[in-house]
Amino acid sequence: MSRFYVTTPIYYVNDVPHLGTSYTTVAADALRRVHVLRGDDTRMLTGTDEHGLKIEREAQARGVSPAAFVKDMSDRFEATWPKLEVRADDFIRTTQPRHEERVQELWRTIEKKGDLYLGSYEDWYCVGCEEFKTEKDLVQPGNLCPLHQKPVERLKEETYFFRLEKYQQALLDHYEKHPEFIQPEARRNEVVSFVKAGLRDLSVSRTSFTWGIPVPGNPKHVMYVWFDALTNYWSAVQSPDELRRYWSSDGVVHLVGKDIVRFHAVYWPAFLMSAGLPLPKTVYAHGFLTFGGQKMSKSLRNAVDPIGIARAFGGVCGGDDAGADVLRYHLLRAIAFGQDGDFDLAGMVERYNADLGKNLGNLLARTHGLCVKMTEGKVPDAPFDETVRAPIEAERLAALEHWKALAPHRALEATWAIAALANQYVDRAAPWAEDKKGNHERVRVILGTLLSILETLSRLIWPVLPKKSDEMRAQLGLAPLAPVANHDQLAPLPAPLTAGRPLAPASPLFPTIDADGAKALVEKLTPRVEPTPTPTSTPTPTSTSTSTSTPTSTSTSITYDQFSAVDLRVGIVKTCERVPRKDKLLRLTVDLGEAEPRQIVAGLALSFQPDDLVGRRVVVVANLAPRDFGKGLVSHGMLLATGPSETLTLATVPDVEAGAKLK
RNA sequence: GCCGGAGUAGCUCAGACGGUUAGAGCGGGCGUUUCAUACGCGCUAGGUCGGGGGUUCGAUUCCCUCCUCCGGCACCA
Repeated sequence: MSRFYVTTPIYYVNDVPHLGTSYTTVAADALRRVHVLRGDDTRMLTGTDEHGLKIEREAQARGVSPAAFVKDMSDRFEATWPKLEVRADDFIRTTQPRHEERVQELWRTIEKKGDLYLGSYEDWYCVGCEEFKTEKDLVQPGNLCPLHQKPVERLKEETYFFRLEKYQQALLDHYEKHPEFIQPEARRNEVVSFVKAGLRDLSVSRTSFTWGIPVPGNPKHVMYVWFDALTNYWSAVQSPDELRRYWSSDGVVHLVGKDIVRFHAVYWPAFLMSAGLPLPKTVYAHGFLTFGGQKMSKSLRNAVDPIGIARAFGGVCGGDDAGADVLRYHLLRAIAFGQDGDFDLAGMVERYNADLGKNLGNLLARTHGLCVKMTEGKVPDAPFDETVRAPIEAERLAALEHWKALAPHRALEATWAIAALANQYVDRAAPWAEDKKGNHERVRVILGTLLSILETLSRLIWPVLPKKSDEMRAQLGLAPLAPVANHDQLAPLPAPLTAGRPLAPASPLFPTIDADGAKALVEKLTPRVEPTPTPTSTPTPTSTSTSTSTPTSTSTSITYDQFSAVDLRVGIVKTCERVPRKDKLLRLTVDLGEAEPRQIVAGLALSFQPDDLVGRRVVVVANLAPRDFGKGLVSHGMLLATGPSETLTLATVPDVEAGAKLK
């Protein structure tokens, strides 16, 4: 028996469960089910990440305590997953004592090892990211965080550092020795080159807020969110017995989104190495979803409700549970795990009709009907037809291999190949014709064989479509599957069937959705999202709560004198061209009413074609110190603009002559 | 710009250590059976395997180069 411990990321409670998090969680659950059905010692963990400055402020903005706020949000996650037929073995919250104690234990262990030291850190800090940004990360003008498009704050604080640099070589060695540690390969390459480029020690504590786990022996500090959060995978494994069973490096699989690979594949293993603990076997990064071809913006994420989708499909095929099955199937079948993919509603209906309804559902229905007519609605007493064994076994084994390789889409493809083989078999064997000829023994063989294949299919689909598996088995006169330790229930054909056992009355597993129904369904589920204005002007709960000045920051007000020292002038762009080898940069010459136009280099190239800018009026910071971009390319000033670098809007003042001063 | 990944039938993708007519699923078209949820089965897609060059008896598969897309890094006074 092998062991298998699969985790999802713990989800940050600032967000709600959406299609993306559902995808990860459903995938984890499907993997869990495969292993548990094979009799493996299996465990799945999900949970919520609840600390950090952002949460502290969010709670404050809503006038509730952080604890109450996170409880409420965490409950929403915990309540969502069962509705998608996810049966995690454990749900961890980073505010639970069991977690806090173990994180502190890990901290002490690493400290004892000498890998933590006290230093100080001053830099720009983005509340949204919970992260210091170096100057070069910021979007100008305005010192904006590139992700959140909000001004960062200047923070200086005492902080503990983790000696990450020390583990650079050990990490590289580990990647080398264990190619399966980071998957897919493209992500692995990225991480390797990131680490090769050099690691710096990592700041792992904060003094600027209190909503976090206190550092042992120095309660002025709370732990940096990633030290806290990553440790959940280990802290959830509580007893010595569980630790021995699940934290054993050969069975631990972390499923993560591709955006957080680095934390899981660099920081986390370094912490574990320092603490002398086993490393996980695999960090698997899946891709991102688009929805109907659209990028999942925050508003779209909120508007697309996975439970709503499940419910809508449940409406046509037998309840919310069944709808969850359909959603699970589509997520895992339509999107190549590890690659970005598109979630398309019309495609989902198509797949539902084709794969689920026609290939599988109809196979069950026709077999069932034949049995009612020809074997008195009972499982016939007849041997398995050996002629079909080999191709089906090949697909069954392929499916198992693909599950093992973390490729659910391929596993399902192979599973459905079995249904296709069975459909071919009925057609060729034509039991209805044999029946007419009076070959009743042959009919019994054919139908017994089909029932056996269907029984096997009911097992193979269980990890993804648990409710439909139950329903299918009920129609076959079988009990729902229940995992048994050390007992492989995805075993070879023929499936064990009791001759003479009656089948239950049947109704279509997946009633066909006709064109009108499909249209209505798609219409109903397509979210009405306001056409996204410029991202900076979409106020979210977070941005409203954090955009104002804050007591902990050392920023933002300046004196009038300081302001008047800034020489803002209107300029007219005379020439504009791309800067070779710099994707974001444009080189412009701007008329400021001076003798000669000025040369200004600006990061506008993602938003503007050079020609678009010629002749435009712009606002220029005229007395900024010149900046050298190398090779004699010097910028004498800066253009004012707003927005993310892909969709900048230039500040302008209409109908004013070049050189006019702004105040 | 650097480093990865990818560009193959309408769509989603397989595949090829170089070699008979380049594959699957879905959709489309044609045919056919009647047990079944008008379902299944069979046939069908005339695709320059992104462009160009090279190596070779022979390349879509190897090498070079260019283009496009996606990521990571850099650049953003």
